[in-house]
Amino acid sequence: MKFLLDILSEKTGEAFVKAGYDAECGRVTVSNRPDLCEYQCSGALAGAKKYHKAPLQIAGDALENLDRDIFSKAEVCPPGFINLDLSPAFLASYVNEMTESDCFGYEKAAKSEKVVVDYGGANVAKPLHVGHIRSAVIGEAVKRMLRFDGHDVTGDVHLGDWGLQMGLVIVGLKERKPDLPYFDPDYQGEYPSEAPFTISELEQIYPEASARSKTDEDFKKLALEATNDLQSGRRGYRALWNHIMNVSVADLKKNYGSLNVDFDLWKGESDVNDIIPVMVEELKQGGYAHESDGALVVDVKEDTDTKEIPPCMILKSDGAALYDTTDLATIKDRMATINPDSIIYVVDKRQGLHFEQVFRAARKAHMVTPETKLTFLGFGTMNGKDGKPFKTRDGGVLRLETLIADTKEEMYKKIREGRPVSDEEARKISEVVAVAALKYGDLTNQASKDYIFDLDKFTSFEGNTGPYILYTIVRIKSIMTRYENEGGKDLSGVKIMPAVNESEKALAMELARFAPAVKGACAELAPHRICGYIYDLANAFNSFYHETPILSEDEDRKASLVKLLSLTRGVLETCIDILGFSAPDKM
RNA sequence: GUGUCCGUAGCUCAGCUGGAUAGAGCAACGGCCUUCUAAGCCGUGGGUCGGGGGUUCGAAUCCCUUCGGGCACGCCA
Repeated sequence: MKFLLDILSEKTGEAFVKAGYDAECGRVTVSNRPDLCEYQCSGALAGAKKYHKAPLQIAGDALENLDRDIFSKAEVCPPGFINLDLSPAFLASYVNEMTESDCFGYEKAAKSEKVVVDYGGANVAKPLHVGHIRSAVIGEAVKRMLRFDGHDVTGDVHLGDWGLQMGLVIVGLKERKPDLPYFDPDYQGEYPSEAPFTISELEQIYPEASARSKTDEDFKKLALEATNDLQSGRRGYRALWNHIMNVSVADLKKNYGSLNVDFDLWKGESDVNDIIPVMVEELKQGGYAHESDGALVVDVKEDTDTKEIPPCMILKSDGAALYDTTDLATIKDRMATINPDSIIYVVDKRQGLHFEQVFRAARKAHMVTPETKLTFLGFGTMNGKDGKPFKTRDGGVLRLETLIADTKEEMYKKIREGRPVSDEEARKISEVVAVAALKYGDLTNQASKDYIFDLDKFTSFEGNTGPYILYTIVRIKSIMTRYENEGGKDLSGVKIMPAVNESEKALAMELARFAPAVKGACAELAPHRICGYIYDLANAFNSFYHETPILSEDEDRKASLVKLLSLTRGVLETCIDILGFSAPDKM
């Protein structure tokens, strides 16, 4: 389906053309003066200079030529606006078409692209903390948005599973359980299939070992050695690494799962270990990489730069790889295995320069095609009420698991206070609502900006919050259930009738904004635009709801209104699904 | 120092491919439940859009400048 605004713009554009002006003058937007009109066209003002005529005159000329069949009002307003109201019948036909179309009339992208979304950024053997929430939540929304737009999207968690942290865990474990066969270089037998540790042990071992490595040089040396042994294939360490991966990934899946976040690929840095030597050789052979201060680097400066861009470092002076290397090798790997048209990195915005370097190096070395899009979608920090990065009361790093649990607890409390529900039901509802509260609270902010996390605000049922959106959906569900229980007629053949009052019309107008809102969000990779849209839609519904006793209307109108509700519900549920959360049946 | 992002109501944020009187929410105050979930709706008060210049018929929006803040700037990731 065409966007409603495009249909209107075409109509007015034709009028401008008939009057001898450019069709572009006919562009219609939603009115910013709802007291005056529903839609406006300010093209006559823009055209005044070009045509050396008074805007009022131009607008008048256009108006004389306007086909008014879809407008209930069209008038010129000084200094040269054309104010438009839509005919309720036309608007009704538009929303009816939405109900009959796939995806409510949303047209998928003309060309379906292969897209990789790199998000999550979890490290193996380390628990997820608040710093991981934005990547997970925004990345998941971006993935779903682009899928909805018709693209072939792969979400990759890109684990940090190959660095010094792994050596630290190995050495740490050896201290605790030195007799395990993994540490015996002469051991020839099969290793146990059970991991010799639990996730909680793992989560103790890593921070202990990490802290110790900072003060104990010998210990750090052992860890570096272990890392090296692991990477060069020592049998026992590889077996141990597999255990660490299995235990850790299972736990990560659980935690991401509780946020309704899931990945198609659980690849990581380790997966490119083997192609790094090849890549380094190619970079040298191709003349892209050269030595600088003992390190191997690729220059990525460009003449147009207004700032100094340091080179992309491929190998440290001790010969070891670093994060430029693995990210570059990952691009190579993705081109070989997936061959995407586009790779989107949902990463902390502080890594912007790093990715700029990597992207430039990849292009320079022809590791991607000139058409391959490499996009850095940097997000800001989640701060506490003091405006500083979110910390626990005693200044520590807050685990994501704890944050989620706290949010559920707060949600549970509010649900118990608000309604007489059983303990069990309140628990169940709070699970669902808490995820929405957390995710909507994050997504409603522009990704690139820092935002302040306020548990009380996010879990509130009032204002622009997840719970408010869910409450709106639940209200609609409740009416629809009642309609069915009262023997309301089947909706499949029912048409939405033209709106009879302002709030009903306003709701239909908001529904018509669905496609452009989602399309705009996709184009800008901006989930917050979908949040903004559903908040407007929820408001429009609640106003309408307030003044329309839906189930008390006569049979035909009742059916028509319930059909309108059904569309509203469908659009809201589709949008929250794109954002990555869902609504309960009751709350 | 260089680069980059940000500065909009008491607070948290929209709006930024230029359009009419700059919008929400929270907080404050005042209304509305014998009828579909009042976790709602309606209303009131609250702004030199950091400051200054410029472009334009028109600037929160574009350009320049200045102040304030965040962040990043070669061997951690």
